[in-house]
Amino acid sequence: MAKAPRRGPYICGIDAALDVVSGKWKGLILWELDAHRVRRFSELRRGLPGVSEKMLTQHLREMEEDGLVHREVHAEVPPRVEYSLTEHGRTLNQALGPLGAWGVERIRREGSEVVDTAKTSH
Amino acid sequence: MAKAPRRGPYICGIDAALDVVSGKWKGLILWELDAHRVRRFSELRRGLPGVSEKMLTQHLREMEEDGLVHREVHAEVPPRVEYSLTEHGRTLNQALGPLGAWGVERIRREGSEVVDTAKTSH
DNA sequence: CCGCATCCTTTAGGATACTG
DNA sequence: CAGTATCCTAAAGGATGCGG
Repeated sequence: MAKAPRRGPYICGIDAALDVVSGKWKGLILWELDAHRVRRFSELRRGLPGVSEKMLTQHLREMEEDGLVHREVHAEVPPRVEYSLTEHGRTLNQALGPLGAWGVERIRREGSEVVDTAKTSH
Repeated sequence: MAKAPRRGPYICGIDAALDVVSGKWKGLILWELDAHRVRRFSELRRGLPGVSEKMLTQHLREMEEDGLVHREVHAEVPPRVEYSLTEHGRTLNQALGPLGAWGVERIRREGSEVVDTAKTSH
């Protein structure tokens, strides 16, 4: 399988941080894992309406490689795989707090549509 | 000219904020304009080593449309165009602070290469 | 000086089918 | 259940040339 396009040399911290979070569902994955502490693959899938299996797997693999997510495989039948945040994943999520608040303000300002109104805190 | 792929309905604040910042040079543009208050097109170009004219123009137009950047054209010969941050642009930059700090830590952790070592504060 | 237009390559993301 | 593998489209980004 082709490797992730690889994280290049960075111009600044924002650059390095954005590289790790950009990806259509990564912010949500971070949020889901932060809220529930531990989540299985299928639970994450249900929590991210519209995500494809391929993208979910791909994002999780990249986030694991970036040291944000811990992946634990339980050798059972049927298989059970649990995902959780590492310490770096948690601190990243904290660092995203102000940005999320700014985004909420932006949505409010221009009355953009929001898909999932159940998640009001971010 | 084709319009920007348009900012869709958002899932959360992070989503809405990332939509506005993702773009290879937008973080840097924000930083440059915040540091210098006002910058001409050619000055920005020099401040972003490697950017193409096309991308710089495109990013600036999108950021203008997103209400982050103010564009002021002076009717002179040769022409002079000055860019600066709007209030929203400044608050966004503030919200990016913690993320930038996290990114700096990440770079330090894994000893990634950094292109421009002159800009140490972000 | 500050662009816009055009063409091209690369990457992200989605659809679908199959497997241990 | 938790994935792979393959194919495909679309969006981002880059190179180059022209113009007020």
